[in-house]
Amino acid sequence: MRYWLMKSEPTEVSIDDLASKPEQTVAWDGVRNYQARNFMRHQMQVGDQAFFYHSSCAEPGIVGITTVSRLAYPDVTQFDSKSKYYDPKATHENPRWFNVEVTLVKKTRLLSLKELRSHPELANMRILQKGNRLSITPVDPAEWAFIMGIL
DNA sequence: GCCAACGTTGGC
DNA sequence: GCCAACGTTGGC
Repeated sequence: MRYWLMKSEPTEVSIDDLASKPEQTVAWDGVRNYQARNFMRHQMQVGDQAFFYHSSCAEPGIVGITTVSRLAYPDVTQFDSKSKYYDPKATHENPRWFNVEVTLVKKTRLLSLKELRSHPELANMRILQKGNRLSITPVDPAEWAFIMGIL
């Protein structure tokens, strides 16, 4: 089992949006970065756990825990010409983009980016590296355990 | 709104 | 296959 951190802009899907969805489950669609896609497509397994992270907002940070509840399958938004995630180069025979589904495990307190940065144990987290932009990153088991300990 | 970092695109 | 231009991310 692996651990992950998945960013979402709360104006798109917030932790409360997830909590209010049927089955508290959301398709992680709209990812248009190959590295992030490959994590979902090739590495994520049902049962993996992920921190839910609010980005591009007033208080960026971890706000919840989710679990992967469905393996990657072709992202339907790539075929929808009305979607902002539409990709004219994608076909049903050759889909470009994939997504998993995640289910809420629990909301947590806000563990802010500032607080994450304050812990030397977390200094190597991808999310804290300068210039990091990846919306899905693996989390080291030791880092996961440390964060669980302070949540 | 600014801007650094980084990914993608497309001409050559 | 190089690389300049451009677009996006995301914290501040």
